[in-house]
Amino acid sequence: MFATKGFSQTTVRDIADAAGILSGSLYHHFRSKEAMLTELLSGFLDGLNARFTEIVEAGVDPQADLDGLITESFRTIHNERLAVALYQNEASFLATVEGFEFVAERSRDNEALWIRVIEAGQAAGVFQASLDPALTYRFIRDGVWSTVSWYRPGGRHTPETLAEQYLKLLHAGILA
Amino acid sequence: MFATKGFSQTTVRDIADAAGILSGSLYHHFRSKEAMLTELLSGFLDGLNARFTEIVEAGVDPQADLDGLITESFRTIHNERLAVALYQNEASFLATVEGFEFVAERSRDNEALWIRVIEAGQAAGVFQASLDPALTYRFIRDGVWSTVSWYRPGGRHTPETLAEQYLKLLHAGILA
Amino acid sequence: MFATKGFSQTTVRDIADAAGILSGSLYHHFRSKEAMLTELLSGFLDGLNARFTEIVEAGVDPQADLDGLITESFRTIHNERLAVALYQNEASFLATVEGFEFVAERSRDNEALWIRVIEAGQAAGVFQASLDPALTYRFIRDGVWSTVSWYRPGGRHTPETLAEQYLKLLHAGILA
Amino acid sequence: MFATKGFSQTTVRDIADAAGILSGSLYHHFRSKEAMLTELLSGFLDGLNARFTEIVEAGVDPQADLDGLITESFRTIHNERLAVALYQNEASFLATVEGFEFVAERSRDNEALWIRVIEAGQAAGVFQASLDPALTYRFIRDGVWSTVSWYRPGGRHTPETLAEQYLKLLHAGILA
DNA sequence: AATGAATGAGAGTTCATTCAT
DNA sequence: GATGAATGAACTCTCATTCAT
Repeated sequence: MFATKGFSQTTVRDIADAAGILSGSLYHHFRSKEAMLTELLSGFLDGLNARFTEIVEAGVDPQADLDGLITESFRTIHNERLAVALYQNEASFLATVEGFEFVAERSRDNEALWIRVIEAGQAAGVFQASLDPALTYRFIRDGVWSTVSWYRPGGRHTPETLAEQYLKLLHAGILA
Repeated sequence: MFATKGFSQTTVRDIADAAGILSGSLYHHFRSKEAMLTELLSGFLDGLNARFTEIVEAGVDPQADLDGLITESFRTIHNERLAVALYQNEASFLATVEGFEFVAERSRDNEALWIRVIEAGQAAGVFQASLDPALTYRFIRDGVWSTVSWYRPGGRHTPETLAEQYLKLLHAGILA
Repeated sequence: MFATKGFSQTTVRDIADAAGILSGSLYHHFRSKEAMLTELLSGFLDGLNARFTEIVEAGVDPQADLDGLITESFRTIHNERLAVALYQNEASFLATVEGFEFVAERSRDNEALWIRVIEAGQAAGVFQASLDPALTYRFIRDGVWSTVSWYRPGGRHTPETLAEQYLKLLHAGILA
Repeated sequence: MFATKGFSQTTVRDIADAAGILSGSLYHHFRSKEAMLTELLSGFLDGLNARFTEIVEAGVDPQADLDGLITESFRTIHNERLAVALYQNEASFLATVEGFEFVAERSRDNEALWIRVIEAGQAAGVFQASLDPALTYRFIRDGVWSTVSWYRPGGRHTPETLAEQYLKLLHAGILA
């Protein structure tokens, strides 16, 4: 519900109704509405960071690593669509909220990891040296992760077709 | 304020305080909080669509058109940053809200316009034929417009450097 | 906890936490929160009335009786400080609560007992006849029992020094 | 209502009902329930301190000053009975509450003022030198101010008869 | 004797909106 | 064009209490 309607548009009563209990009863399980958000986000971010780290640590060459990160991103959009949407929608709002520092921290970790891969590729001569690594990371990140706003499982695309199309565009560019 | 804090996180009192009047007095100028949003968004979308249409109508060849649309997008992010951020943040929420159908309509118009340009490029043999036009449009759109979430005027980048870097990546791809 | 934080400011959970069990488990030992209060207060009031009665029944002359009642009051403040504080804080609130009629009854018993001593002293010519007995009782009672709000065992005073100072003031007055 | 039922036992809805408006409307006049308490208490304490200070500054001799302070206290109990009761009931609870430091401060000011008068009387030889001034102050204060818990205007006593009886007891003591 | 999940009522507070002045 | 008082609904959260286990 947080992903669909937004955190602050979702009421505790909405959640309790969906759970089939009274709103007060939720407080037996969570200390606050924010605590529910924390549990959702930290679980998601922990898993994502672990998978990203594993890809890079087991990596062979920068291009395979970057392709792996991108493919894993599309898979995550498929497997944890609502968590991704939640993160996309609320991350900027949470940046300033006390108790949610871990969100910005995890984002910074991710950014550093991706940029290292891009720089390694440039150093190895496999990625164009004239591209700004930080900028390139952001263009890729946004192009990939924004997919969550329109992707629907069971629709025209699968994580694999998305990754294939995106990588084709990214690798060789749009020009014939 | 809608762009910065979000529409529903911004109270009518916040706006009135910033305007130096009392909240009730705002209703002399706007029929509702939503009417303020409508005015902001429709002005922004009208201007944007007009500029996009002009680019394509005055267009020479598909590549120049696409580059023009992208460059104009970065300029708009610079010139109307808050309106763009507002649109990015609230568009999906507004899709279902009565009275805001015009937002989705304008978005569809834009999408059709961009996709026509891409398809024209493929037909002319200048864009890769194996790319899905709709998918390519979304990857580009998201990569470009998400810039608004981190771009700050006066920072390391200008609309021109952003466009130059993005077009370099888009034209030739990341591979050396 | 009732004495320190007040009855209605103390939650059943507070009490259960302090007891190292869960709040629901308290209801195995007490039928309600009020039942805990009853147990505390009735035990305290029973003991106090018994000691007061004993003093007066074993009494020799009115002055010794009054001094004895006052000294016993200071001792009770020392020995059962929290119970006294609880009684002082909650008595007026409880006056109207169903099931707590015993509190007002015990207070009335006490009042009658003290006033009898004062009137006996006036009849015997040992206490000033021009003093209103009921009023004098209340002035004494409040001066003595309010001590509980600031008295701390182990501090500058003992029940004995308090009684000595108070009796000096009461016996001869403030004027030199 | 705060005086009668206690601050935390009084609900915002109780107050609004008594005022003939809805509970939310109260927040147009007060920022919070605590703000109502602040307004009541600070007004009361400011006035009381001003009157006490005036009595001592205009004073001739210590006995007249002390009598004046006591008489003024009984008058205040008569004139501002509910404010006095509120202060008596809530002062100790408020001692620890953020934003209510002014209550403890005013109390300390009062205490210092009364004790100075008592010490001046002892120095002048008009008050018994063997009495502990701080202790004597507290016995008097509690005897006098606790009156509020049972005094009812229009009843058997007036502020003047109360003061007369109390001063008779205080001046010469209970012994004949 | 204790757990832990749930209840249901009610708490303080927020806020878009209305409207007589 | 603005005020300021009020509305009414909804919000998050608290808490004494119940009860099957």
